[in-house]
Amino acid sequence: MSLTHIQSFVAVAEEGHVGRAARRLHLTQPPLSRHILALEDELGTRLFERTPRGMRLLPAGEAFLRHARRILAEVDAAVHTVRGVTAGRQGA
Amino acid sequence: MSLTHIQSFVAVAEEGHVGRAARRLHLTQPPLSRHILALEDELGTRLFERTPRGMRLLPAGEAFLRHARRILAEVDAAVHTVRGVTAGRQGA
DNA sequence: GCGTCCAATGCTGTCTCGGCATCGAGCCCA
DNA sequence: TGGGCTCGATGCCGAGACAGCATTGGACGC
Repeated sequence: MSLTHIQSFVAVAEEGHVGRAARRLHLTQPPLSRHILALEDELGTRLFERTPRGMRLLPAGEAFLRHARRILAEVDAAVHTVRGVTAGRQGA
Repeated sequence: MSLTHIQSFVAVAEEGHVGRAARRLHLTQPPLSRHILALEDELGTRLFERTPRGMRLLPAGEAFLRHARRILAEVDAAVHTVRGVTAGRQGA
């Protein structure tokens, strides 16, 4: 599990297409597809339903999405907090 | 920035020694040291003060530590939630 | 001053990972 | 019903990342 995988997951969840998410992340479709497969493998569950039109979130995927967004937001907050402290303010 | 780096940071912060943290993470000292340096480089600030006895957290490091723990906890929660959903319950 | 303990760094082999090309499945339309 | 289109999945390969070994450099204690 890596932050990259989590970012990929969120992008695919929001776009509903691997290819489109890939473009958004400045990546190509194959690695994106593998990120999702790796995540599903690690979690032991399918997160998406593969349809002929793209990817649709399964319940497990929806649950994971909520956490994924929180993780990415927390990472973002961490960076900003440290930058804030460095700039001279205590922003914890 | 990766979850591995964050885990390394937390371990070093808690142990106060790179070498000891390395043992705890089943790693050797050099990569651990590089994780911290990479993190500091990415954040643009020193997170630790290097003393002859080991590593002591600087204010920026303490601030980052709080976020780091939350990130790791959230990742853990995500895994457990998905496993819970998969097991048949909605545990979001 | 010498030995010890710490983190940092040079180097190398391996393994990961992204991209290209291609495949396989499912749908639409003629 | 068959050809083309649109998906995601997979085989393969080359570049880059990364861990470990060996060593360095600095600070303290005796």
